[in-house]
Formats: sequence, structure tokens, C-alpha cells
Amino acid sequence: MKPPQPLSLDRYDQRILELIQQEGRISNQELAERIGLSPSPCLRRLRALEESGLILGYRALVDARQLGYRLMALVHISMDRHTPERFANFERQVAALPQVQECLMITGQEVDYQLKIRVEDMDGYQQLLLQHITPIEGVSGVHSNFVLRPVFENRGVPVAP
Amino acid sequence: MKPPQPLSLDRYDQRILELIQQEGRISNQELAERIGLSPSPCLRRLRALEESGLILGYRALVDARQLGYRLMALVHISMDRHTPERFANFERQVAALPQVQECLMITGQEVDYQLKIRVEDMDGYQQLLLQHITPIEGVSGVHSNFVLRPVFENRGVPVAP
DNA sequence: ACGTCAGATGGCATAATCTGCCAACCCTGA
DNA sequence: TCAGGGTTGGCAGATTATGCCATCTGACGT
Repeated sequence: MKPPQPLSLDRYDQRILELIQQEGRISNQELAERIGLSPSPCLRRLRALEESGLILGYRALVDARQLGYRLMALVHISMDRHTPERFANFERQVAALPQVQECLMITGQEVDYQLKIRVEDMDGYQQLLLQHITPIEGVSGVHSNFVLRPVFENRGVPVAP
Repeated sequence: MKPPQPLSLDRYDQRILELIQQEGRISNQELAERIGLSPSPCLRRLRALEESGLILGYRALVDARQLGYRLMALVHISMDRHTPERFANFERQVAALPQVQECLMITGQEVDYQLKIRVEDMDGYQQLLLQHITPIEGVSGVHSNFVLRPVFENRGVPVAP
């Protein structure tokens, strides 16, 4: 897990990164086959990529809709006073809400954060907002956009030399 | 891959979903151990979850920063004429750009889509915008917010019923 | 041109894991 | 109490992962 890395990826490493971003559970044998290397060096490279911190981890993608989360919204938050304590507190509180899938601090004259949230329906949205987000100290404005259709999500990072 | 599912998840299934969202490459043996079941039924359940479509797939998380993508932006797009053809064409063109990590059709008086993009720097941003996004037919307005800090991303979907 | 050497590869043996099968078990309802 | 469906646990064979070592490749200096 060493963040600083000279970062010299040859074709093999690039192919590995591309493939495991698409098929995170591919076996080392098939991976090796697809990149045109034998299993031994392939596994060594994969492990090296993991150790280097370039591969942060593996996730299963779960269909939120099937779990009952039928509503996705982008919530823009503005804070009244821009002190580090306020920000830290906000981030901590928001991280404790499982419905908040993502939290980005962004630029914008009227906005400080964008949250991506998943809730069952409008009721859940209202509850989350009024009971858990608006009450956080320093939150002065909230504006939401609802997601009509996720055209695509969770795309892999492009890996080109 | 059958989207329609009565969806009755007991504690075991819930634990499986939680764990593989955190450790997508966990071995079946360890998974079984952690949920308190022997490997056989654990693997059967996992396969059933995959077959049911609840598990959409597995991904490796790659550190975009280490790959040189130091700038992340949220780009809001407005379209001039809201015809299905325009939308379909826009989505197709945008899907062909590897820097576009996410594309959501959203509500908003002035906005139709939000894109999440990753580029190396401001130069890359400018190029992407001027050469590939603005020219798409129907795009009438573009407004961007830059991500100052990704507080957190890629969280698992909560599975609680 | 030649030899040296570090780094990477491929193959092999062993260990670990996956996978399919079957008997045993636990509910539930009659 | 007695079926019967559904689920579990264990086992054997197949597949995969892992560590080790000899070999190969390419860069460098002589």
C-alpha cells in the first residue's frame, strides 16, 4: 500500500487493469490466458498492482433497484460558515447515513457538497432530508435533482499509457 | 438473470451481500466462515444471488489519481430540443468517451444530464468539452462544477430489510 | 562483440479452493 | 405422528492458487 509509485505500466499491466475492472472475480488462469502470459507472472503482476495501491479493492455490484431503492437523487448542500470544523462535522454525519452513496466537495458559488443518495421512495427522501441532513449544523441550503434514468454508472477508469 | 424476483433474503443472504460489496474477491470459504455457514450452502446462495440478477457483477476499484486523472468534474448538460432521438444520440456519443465515468438523466429546469468526468488536468477538461461534448447535436448548455475532494465514493448499497 | 547481471518468465509440485453429489436434518402442514 | 419440500453439511474429484527454481531476455559495461 505505497501511494508513491513511479508508475510504469507495460501492456500486460494495462490489460490486467482493464480486465479486472470489468470482471473483478476473474480467475488468475483466465486472466493470464487473456493477456497472453502464463499464470505465474500474471499473478505476480496482479499482486504487485494490489500492493502498490493502484488497485484499491474489489466490489460486488448490487442492483439497488431490486433491493427496493427505487429513487436516486443528487442533493446539493450549501454551508453557512466555511470553517474546517463545520466541514469535518458535516462529512462525519453524512458518512454515517447508509443511504448516502457518495459525497463530493465541489466548486460552486451556492454549493459546497453534492451527495448522491438512494432511498425507497419520496417518503424516504423526505425523511432522510428533514430528519438527517437539514439538521446538521452549518447546513444552510439544500437543493435536489432526481435521477430520471441512470444511463450508465460505475464505469472503469480508462487505462491508456 | 431474471429481474423479477419475489426477493426474500434471509440473514445469510444479507450478510453475503454486505460482505461481497466490501470484499468482492473474498473466497467462498472465508465468506462461509464469516456468515456462519459451511462452504456448500454458502456457494449455492452466492450463485443464486448472481443468477437472480441481484448481483450485477464484480469490479476492481482502480485509483484514478495514480493513473494520472487528477481532475474530476460534474458536467451539467442542457438540450435544446427534447426528442427521443436527440437523447439517444447524446447518450450514445457520451458513452463512447472513456473519460465520462457516469451519465445520469436528471430533473431540473435548466439541466437534462449530469456527467461525471475524469481527466488529467484543465487542458484535458477543455479538450473533452470543446472537442467532444459541446459539438454533440442538441447540446445547448454546459455548466461544470469541479470536485475539490471526493469525501467518499463507491459505497455499497445498504441491505437491511 | 562478448560477458555480466538484474529482472522477468514458464513450469512444476504442493496447498488451497471450488464444485457437484448425496445423505441427513429441519420445518411445515396434514 | 407422519410425510414432503427445502436446506444443510460432508465428501471426492476437478480446478485454481501459490511458492520455488531454472531459464530466458535485454541493458550495460568492458
